[in-house]
Amino acid sequence: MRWRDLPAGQLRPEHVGQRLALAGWAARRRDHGGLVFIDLRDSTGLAQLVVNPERAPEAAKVAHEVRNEFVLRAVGEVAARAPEAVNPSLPTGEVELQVDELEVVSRSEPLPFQLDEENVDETLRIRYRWLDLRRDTMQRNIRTRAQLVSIIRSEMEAAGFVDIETPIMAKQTPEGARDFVVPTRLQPGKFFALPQSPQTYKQLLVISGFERYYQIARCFRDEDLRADRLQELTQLDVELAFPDREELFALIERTMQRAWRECIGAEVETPFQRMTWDEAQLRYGSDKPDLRFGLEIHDATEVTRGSEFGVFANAPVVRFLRVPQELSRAELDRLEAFAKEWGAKGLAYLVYDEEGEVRSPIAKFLSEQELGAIGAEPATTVLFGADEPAMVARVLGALRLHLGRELDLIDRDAWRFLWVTDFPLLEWDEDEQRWTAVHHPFTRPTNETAGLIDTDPGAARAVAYDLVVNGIEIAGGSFRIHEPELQRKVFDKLELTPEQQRGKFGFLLDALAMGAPPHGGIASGIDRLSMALLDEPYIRDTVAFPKNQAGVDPMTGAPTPLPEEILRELGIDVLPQPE
RNA sequence: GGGGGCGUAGUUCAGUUGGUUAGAACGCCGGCCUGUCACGCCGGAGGUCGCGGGUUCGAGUCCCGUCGCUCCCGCCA
Repeated sequence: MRWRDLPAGQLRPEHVGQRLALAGWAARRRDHGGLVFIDLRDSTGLAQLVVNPERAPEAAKVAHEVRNEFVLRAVGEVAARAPEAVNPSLPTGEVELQVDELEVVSRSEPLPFQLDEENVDETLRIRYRWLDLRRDTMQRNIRTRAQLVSIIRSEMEAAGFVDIETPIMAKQTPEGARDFVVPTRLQPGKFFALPQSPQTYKQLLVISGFERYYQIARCFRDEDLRADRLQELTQLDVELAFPDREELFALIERTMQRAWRECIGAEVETPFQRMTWDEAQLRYGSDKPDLRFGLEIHDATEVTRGSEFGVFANAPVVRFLRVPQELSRAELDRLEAFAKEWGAKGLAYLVYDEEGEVRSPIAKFLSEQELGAIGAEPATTVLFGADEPAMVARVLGALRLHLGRELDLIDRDAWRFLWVTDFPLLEWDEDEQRWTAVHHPFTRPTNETAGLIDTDPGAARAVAYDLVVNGIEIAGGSFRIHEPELQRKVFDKLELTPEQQRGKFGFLLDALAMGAPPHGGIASGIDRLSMALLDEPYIRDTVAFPKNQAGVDPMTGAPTPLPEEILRELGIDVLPQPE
């Protein structure tokens, strides 16, 4: 007899009258009136076994020992249920297996948590991940993720992209996130770094003549985790020679459209909406706006220029949100505290009641002209940000998202894709007192603004773009610099000395100097893309074996200390750890 | 590095202004039940209330410290 004649969940009415074997996990056992009913589960569904002692006394004896999560194999005849016994709302359907032989293939201890329990402590779930993964939602997540990757591969290959692997043991990244490092016995005292992305390798591959490269690559960043952030992530990595932005966007749009259709049955329209980074900052206070609700930011800088309210008169910009509700004093206090957490000095407001009467500590300072320009309607609240543009965008952007959720303004059924384009090339780092790359140091400035790198670095724009869906960044990329001189100029601006440039990126500068075609690409985090696709709030639930928020694996206990002799062989001395 | 929340049975949770022997549901163990499917009924086992200290006649409850988990800020080119 074969191990499995039919998966448990595949039992169908057309099997009635057949004698066959089912295999799966016992999901539930119920004893009733001398009969034993067992729900047998596999990844495709549930089947019901009925064991009758009169028909199969040996099987009945076995059945009485069965508990949840035993692995069973049952042989018997498939019978239709009596019509009056069929309840269409029940999971086990219209047919059942009348068991003749029952075999316990594998026994189960009582489980540390129940599979149908919601909100189980995540440490427990990860520690016993093999159980957690049996749950329907996790099966769905992991299987949908696999389907997503399969669609991505098929679209990439249809478009002529070649899958090429790049090293996991690589060179330390000079900028960006902290690296995970790997020591090596053959070179004591020296370390590889795990790649934060295959960025330089993919550029080299295109320069090598693989004009269309892609990879589903593992990337590593030794930074703090979040609900939507992993240290070890998987990304679709794409690069091509002589890139055409329209073609690249269309490729990604096609792939997303297919993924949404085939994975979750959602139709999304292409081409996706586009918006420049500047516009996104101005209207939504974010570089990844959630367009499922309005609540846009408006500007009042000009009209408040000569305001009697000093905060407005002196602020570099004044912008505001029009909240479609008359907020209470207590709510406003909470919002002010929220705004301060995000860096605001305060939160000026105007509250208009049902009659349109204004209630506000600052209203008396504002002229008719100012109030008119703000243009509030009855039963609304206007919240102001007055500060440097970046701070105003940050605070009002955060408030917008916060209020969108609190006031339930978000259209939960919508999928709002958006390309954000024309990112700044450089930004000023206050802590380090120098310019840093917004995307990465190889990003190409736009032809129109390349000249500004010297004169007004903050105004230079990059040929860089992000794809956002419902406020989640799911892809990002850029065109790269293919001229050694321009690359050196950007490195100079980032205050890398010529020696550092040679030491860190000599190979790239050399490659650029030996006939590099124009090139560019995009990368998309598969984990976060899965999260968006599945509407799953926790990125760890899109990964089979994740680590917890402290970067620890509760299942294996990793990371662990190394024995002294191994450290010695590697030439590593570990500092005493604080208790 | 900083802030918020949580920590009570195997699991999910309740536990009042500090007051007898800390409860429920599910799970687990035993028994009953002739068609059950969140089965039902009867019985049972199961607790260092995260840990340490303090206040008090008395602490799951109040205070201090600490550990763990989680969410957020910083950080994440």
